[in-house]
Amino acid sequence: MESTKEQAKASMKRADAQNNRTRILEAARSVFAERGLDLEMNEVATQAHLGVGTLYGHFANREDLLRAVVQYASEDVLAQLRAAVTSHADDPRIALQALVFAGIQAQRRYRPLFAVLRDPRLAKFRDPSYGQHTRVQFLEILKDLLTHGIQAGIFRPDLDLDMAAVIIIGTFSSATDLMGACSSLDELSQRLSRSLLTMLAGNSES
Amino acid sequence: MESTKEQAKASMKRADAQNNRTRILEAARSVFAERGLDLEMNEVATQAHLGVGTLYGHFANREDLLRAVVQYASEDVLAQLRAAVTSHADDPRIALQALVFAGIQAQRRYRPLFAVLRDPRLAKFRDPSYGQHTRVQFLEILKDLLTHGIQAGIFRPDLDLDMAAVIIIGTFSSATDLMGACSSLDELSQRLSRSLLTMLAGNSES
Amino acid sequence: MESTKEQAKASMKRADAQNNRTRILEAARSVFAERGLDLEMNEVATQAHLGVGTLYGHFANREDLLRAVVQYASEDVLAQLRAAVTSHADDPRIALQALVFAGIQAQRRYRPLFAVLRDPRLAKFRDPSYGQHTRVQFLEILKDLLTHGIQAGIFRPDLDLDMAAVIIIGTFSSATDLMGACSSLDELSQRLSRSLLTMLAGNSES
Amino acid sequence: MESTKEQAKASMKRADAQNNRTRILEAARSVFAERGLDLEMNEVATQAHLGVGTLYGHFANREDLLRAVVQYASEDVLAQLRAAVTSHADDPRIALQALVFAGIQAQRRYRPLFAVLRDPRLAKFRDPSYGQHTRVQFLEILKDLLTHGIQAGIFRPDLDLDMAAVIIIGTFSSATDLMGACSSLDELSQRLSRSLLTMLAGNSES
DNA sequence: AATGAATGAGCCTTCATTCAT
DNA sequence: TATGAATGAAGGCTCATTCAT
Repeated sequence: MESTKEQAKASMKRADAQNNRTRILEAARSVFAERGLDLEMNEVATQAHLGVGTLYGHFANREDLLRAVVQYASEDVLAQLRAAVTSHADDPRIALQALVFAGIQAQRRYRPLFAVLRDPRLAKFRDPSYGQHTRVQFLEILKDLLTHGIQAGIFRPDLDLDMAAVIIIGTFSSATDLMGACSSLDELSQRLSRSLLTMLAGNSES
Repeated sequence: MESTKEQAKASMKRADAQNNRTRILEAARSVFAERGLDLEMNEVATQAHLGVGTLYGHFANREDLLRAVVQYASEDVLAQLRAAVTSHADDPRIALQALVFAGIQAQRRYRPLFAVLRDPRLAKFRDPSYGQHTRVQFLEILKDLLTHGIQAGIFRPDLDLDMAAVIIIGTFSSATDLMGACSSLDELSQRLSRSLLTMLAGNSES
Repeated sequence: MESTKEQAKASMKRADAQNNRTRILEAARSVFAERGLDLEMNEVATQAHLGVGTLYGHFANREDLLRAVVQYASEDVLAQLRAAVTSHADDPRIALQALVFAGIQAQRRYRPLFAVLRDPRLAKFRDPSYGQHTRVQFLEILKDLLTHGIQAGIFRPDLDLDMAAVIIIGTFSSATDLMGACSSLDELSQRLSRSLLTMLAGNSES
Repeated sequence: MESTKEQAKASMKRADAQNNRTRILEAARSVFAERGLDLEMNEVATQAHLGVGTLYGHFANREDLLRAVVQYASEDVLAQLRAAVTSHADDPRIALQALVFAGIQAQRRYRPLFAVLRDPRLAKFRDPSYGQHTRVQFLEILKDLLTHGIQAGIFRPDLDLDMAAVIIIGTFSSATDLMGACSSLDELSQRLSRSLLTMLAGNSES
């Protein structure tokens, strides 16, 4: 009996702790979204409705938390991009549209995150292998889509897969940065995916 | 005579001051390149071989200096891109190659600057109109090139100019970020411009 | 139980915080006494045996702390003057003596404070209404004493209460400034109150 | 001829220098009047329409300038008080009125100066003997007036001269501080001198 | 594990002073 | 002697981190 109670308590604590960890990450993401690398521990603590000290129970220091947030967000973005592609696996054209939409959406949601992925100060926050790993995963998603499209005879077969992937991904940021103010998310991703499709299809009379 | 002397004195002083201003901006750019928005006034002063106080004689405060560096760099990049295009004005294909090369080069030189152009903390550093203005100028360079290429029958005529420009510009960052580690500047810009040309030309057998 | 414990904890913390606040004010008063408006936060922190940061937990900034010290001291002086008067409420002559003594003593204890009450830099440190309020309170103490003395037939009835009060109060500073070096506190306040009594009594043969 | 020219030039320079010294002191007094001990060298230089460097040709450092301003102002005040008394030497009553008026006027003109005469930070600015000397001179003016008044049978003969002088002088500050907001200079000095006369005269029916 | 007041290193900024012209 | 740009020591304030509860 006693042990059961304690077990329950312990598991509750663990659950609480897990819960708190998530709360911290969510709060951190939210703060990060508007302050970027200027994220302050106190602000995160406040948004998480926790004491500052608690943060240090879950993350050794500010750098660790930032690392975690970056990873947290990267994985979320990767998941969303994958979901966009796989939910229309049958038609590469629609899959591309969905991907572009998801990409621009992610860009808006996590703008400072992407801004920061290149920030020199972040170098110290990420072990390079992780950064590399994430980049590869981004490329893989695109390259898979392109391969399918080529096999389906929809995309031109002479594409340099890596470069094409790079071109598409780069589009997410630049579209947001350069046109973000002019168009709605929908309109922008429409125009963009149409242009990309045209260019990837190759033949002008297609 | 008197006035001439004073004029000379004054102009020397002005020259000195101008010189110092430039030294500060150069130092600031250098520091900015490795610290981004974390740029420290003391570090800039040291690199410029000047006292901190001198910085404050030329820029009211840290924010002002950052603003100036961002503008300084933006203008430099714009100038380099324009130079790349205009120096091969006769052949849009070569002009595009030169542009891509210049773009990626600028990306490397100013990486943190571009990273930071999206940083939410930068909002307060730039009056939005200036940011908008810069963006438009970037687009104009690209759209001019594309227009010429279309008129020359080299690029497909059904391009959405804005989107094509966005796509090309986005490429500079993403190529650097995603492939920067793998290839040399030359190789990378070669592959990239070839892919872009293929996609912009449209017809696979062209 | 739980709540009791927490209550205790909370109240202890509150007590600690209150305690620190008082320590800071005491230290600040001490520093203020020798540096006046040049008070340095680090010096206050050191004297209070606290870190600088702690000061900023209790006072938003240097100005706030100065404001608080000025108020703290004003209230202390007012309290001492009131105590001097009320502890001899039956005999206005002795009350006046006590008041003069307390006034000169306060002047010595807080000399820079009074010096500084007129400092133009203080303008920004005090909301003017508070300054006015304090002044009125000083006058009230004196006017009460004078009124009683007149009713008791000890002071001449033709006094302009406001002016008499002004005269007496002005005495505290000028006595300290002009004679402070020559006489002891006791001697000085003796001579001064005797002179004041003579002049307030009016009739030379009293 | 040559030498005459040079002599003229030299004397012009000397005159200029003298002139500049005065300009600096005037500017310093003006700045001092609104900034008190926070007086900034640059501000004084600007008001004097001179370069900062020039200030250092006339005063070794900030302290020296402050000392000079304090002395400059003290002497001005002493001169005005003396003038007030001597211009009505025949009637001590009117002389007192004039003195009170001059005193309050000086108080307004130099408020921060008087505030600062007690400032602990000023201790280091004045060799104590000079301060003492100034104080004695203030007292002398008053004591002379009182002596004459007593001899003329206008003031009560049982006055403690020092204390009476202290009382009158103290009045200048306190009247300005406590009543300054309520009354005009004229009205205030009227009420005040009437009260002082009454009290100094001693006999209520006088 | 959670808390949040306390801590102090570190950064921005000011301003008296110097010195080359 | 006049100038004012350059200098850097000094001080206000922030914020990551600790630790007693």
